Amino acid sequence: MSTIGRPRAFDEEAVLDRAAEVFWRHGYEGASLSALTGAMGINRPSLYATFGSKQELFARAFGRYHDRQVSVARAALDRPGTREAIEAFLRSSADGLTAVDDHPAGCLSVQGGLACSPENAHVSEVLATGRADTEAALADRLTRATDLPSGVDPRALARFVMALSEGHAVHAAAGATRAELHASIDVALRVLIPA
Amino acid sequence: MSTIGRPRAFDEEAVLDRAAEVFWRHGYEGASLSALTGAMGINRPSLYATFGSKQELFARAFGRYHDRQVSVARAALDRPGTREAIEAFLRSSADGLTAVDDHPAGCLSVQGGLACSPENAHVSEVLATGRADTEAALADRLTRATDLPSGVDPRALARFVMALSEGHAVHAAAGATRAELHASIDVALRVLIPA
DNA sequence: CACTATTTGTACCGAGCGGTAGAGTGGGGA
DNA sequence: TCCCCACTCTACCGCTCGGTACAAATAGTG
Repeated sequence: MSTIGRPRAFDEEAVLDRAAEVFWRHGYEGASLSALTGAMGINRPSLYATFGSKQELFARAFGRYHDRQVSVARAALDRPGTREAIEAFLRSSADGLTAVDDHPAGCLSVQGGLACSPENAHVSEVLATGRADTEAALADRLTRATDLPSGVDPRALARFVMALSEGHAVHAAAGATRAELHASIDVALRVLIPA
Repeated sequence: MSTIGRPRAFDEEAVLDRAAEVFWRHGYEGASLSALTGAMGINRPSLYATFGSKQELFARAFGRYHDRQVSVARAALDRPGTREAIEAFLRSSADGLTAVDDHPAGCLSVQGGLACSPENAHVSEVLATGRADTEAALADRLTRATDLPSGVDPRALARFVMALSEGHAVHAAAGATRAELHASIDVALRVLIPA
């Protein structure tokens, strides 16, 4: 693993996070290469030599984003009580949706590109796979639960929780505040699976 | 209102619906003028003479889509019981999210362009305003309700219902079936505002 | 010190974008 | 009948897109 030749002047994972932020803010098709290279602090040939193409860059950047999101979800779902696990999942997700100084509002998995031109359809699929992945983790947790009210289909419950969270992502993209999202969660929890 | 000169060879509202379908399927930025004119069956100069610009075309097409959506929502919200009104709202929305032969899956208000390049930011705003409009109608209905459980904030409940519906739109865009969406609604209703 | 391997920077490519000019077309009005 | 005028159509505009060729720069290796 010796480093022969001129060394790279940037950190690969750091620039991926910068790229993710641009995709997050403008969507895949709205993120131009100029905007990307500008934010990443590198120029096009470096980008292409390292990542191959815009789509591959997106896949890598989204991969990092998604891994972080899944690990947050897993931490929430590790709670012993199912109701508490769902609440933690929803609240930690909502917190991640609020814009802070170092990332935009909303969720890259949703606003990255729900609908794309035909030649970028793969991007929508990557995002959908990521969301399905998170929902599967949730469904897995709920399927193993022993404290669900009888008659509740754990897969349907997972879909419900995931849909609510994705809806919050849509709201957050439009500027909803953290307090507003948590109030919506309050409503859901107040009556959902009463403890 | 005399018609002097060569008459138009297309119906303005009909081609707006065709345009809406393209925006719906590919998003604002993914919908090229070639795809639009192809689907609308007219050519560029006709499009520009009639609608002015791509953004104005989008605004007009979305306006029609949104009016229909609001009228469906209003019909649901006219039910006397609040729980029934919410259920009808969610179920009729879900039905509109399922792809049928004459329109794509999902919701134009969501997949039209949650995130856009800076020069198209107006599109995201138009969509967000449309969604906020629907939520306001819902909140209005709930604020007037006399049969809500005590302590439930009607605005938060409206946001919750709207978020769930938008989450279903995200699921539908990824191919969720009508049955899956309705199962999620079953979960929500089973425990929400018990009658 | 060359020599080699790799990255960087500039400057560019063809293609497709949104948008338009201008000639041709066809139906109402006098 | 013949003009008028809005509409249609082909062909094109400048621009930006995603992507790349090529030379200068910078490190390890002998």
